[in-house]
Amino acid sequence: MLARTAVDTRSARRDATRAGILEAAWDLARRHGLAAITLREVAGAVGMRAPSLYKHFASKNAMYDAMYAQAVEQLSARLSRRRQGRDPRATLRNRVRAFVAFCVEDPVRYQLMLERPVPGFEPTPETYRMALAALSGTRTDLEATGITGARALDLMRAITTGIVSLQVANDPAGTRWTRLVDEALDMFFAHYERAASRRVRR
Amino acid sequence: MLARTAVDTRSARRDATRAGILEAAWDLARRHGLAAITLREVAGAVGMRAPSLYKHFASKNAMYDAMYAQAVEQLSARLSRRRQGRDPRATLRNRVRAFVAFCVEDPVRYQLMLERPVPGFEPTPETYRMALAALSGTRTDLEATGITGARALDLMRAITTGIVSLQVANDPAGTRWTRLVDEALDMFFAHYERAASRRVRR
DNA sequence: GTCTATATCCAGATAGAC
DNA sequence: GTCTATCTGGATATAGAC
Repeated sequence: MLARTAVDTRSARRDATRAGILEAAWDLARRHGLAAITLREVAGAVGMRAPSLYKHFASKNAMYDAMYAQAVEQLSARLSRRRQGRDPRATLRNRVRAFVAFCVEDPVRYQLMLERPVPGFEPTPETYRMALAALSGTRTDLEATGITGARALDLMRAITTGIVSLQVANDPAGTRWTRLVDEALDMFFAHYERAASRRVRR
Repeated sequence: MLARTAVDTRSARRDATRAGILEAAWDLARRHGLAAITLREVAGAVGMRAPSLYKHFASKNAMYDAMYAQAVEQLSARLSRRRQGRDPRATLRNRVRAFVAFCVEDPVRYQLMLERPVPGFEPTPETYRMALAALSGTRTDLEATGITGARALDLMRAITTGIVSLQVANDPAGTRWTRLVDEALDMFFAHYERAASRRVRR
């Protein structure tokens, strides 16, 4: 029992160190850009030297991959916590709002997860699969509104992506584009209502 | 007269060298990414050594700025050549189609102009002003359709940007998102028709 | 598991001969 | 206006002492 406790303590310490390193990496990435962080800086920020990081991450890219996994996990948690609305449209609205808010509140995290901001880095297949799984619920929520088909999903993704990327790029501290989310969804729903009523009339 | 001709020839040669350097830089950027090009590679591609480039560009960033200026000039030329349609909506449609096609046909050029793909590089204020001017015609074309206001323009930009960025990132050789342009514009126009008819009814 | 020292590599930029 | 040689700096990563 005593031995078991000692082991747990050691491994908890290790995990804490690892978490501290990642936190420092995120902090530097937010200040200087994802591609600009160096192992020296990251190590310095947690009171270590660069070579010591190799006891915690096999390489710099392994560190990026761990950051990527954190981002995916946070997104996944956020989206699964999204409120059910009083009808399927409201539920979808909540999901889109949650996604947009998540992206905008930490642009660097958004970039790491959904753009390719670090030359030479790609997430490992497992972490990438986690990301796809986190996003797959959107299709379900969309289909629950009665809107089906790949085109509709692609169009909705385009609207969402456009809002997020313009917001992050041109007005990171404001709401110039994010405040358009509800209007954009109204527009989107109305478009498919018209399509449906055209089909009925025929 | 003879002296004048000699000078012209020399300066034409210089311009040709400069153009060749930029062409090589674009080529390498398309193959390895904008941020990954090095002066040694660029020089090698035109049969020179790296230091010689400094006779043509004051720095690496100056070279990026020249590339940026070329991209803006090409976009400007393309958009000013866009067809007038039979009505303002058709004209706007043509502009959006032209813009999307321009972005997709050379993703690297699009990235340099509208994203921030090179850490540490920003266009000089003059070149950036050129870019804004090239894009300003969109507002005019939109207002000609009777749709006014900053929100409408922002929403249209979001749709366009979303289509382009998803297309470039996820299906660079295909048309998965670009083929949605017309449907997206139908949706957009219908949205503002409804808004207008609501106003009339009141 | 942290350190110092170092290997290895490659970048942008400059000096000065021709 | 091109070259060779070099400066200066910084990166990831490894070796081995403690």
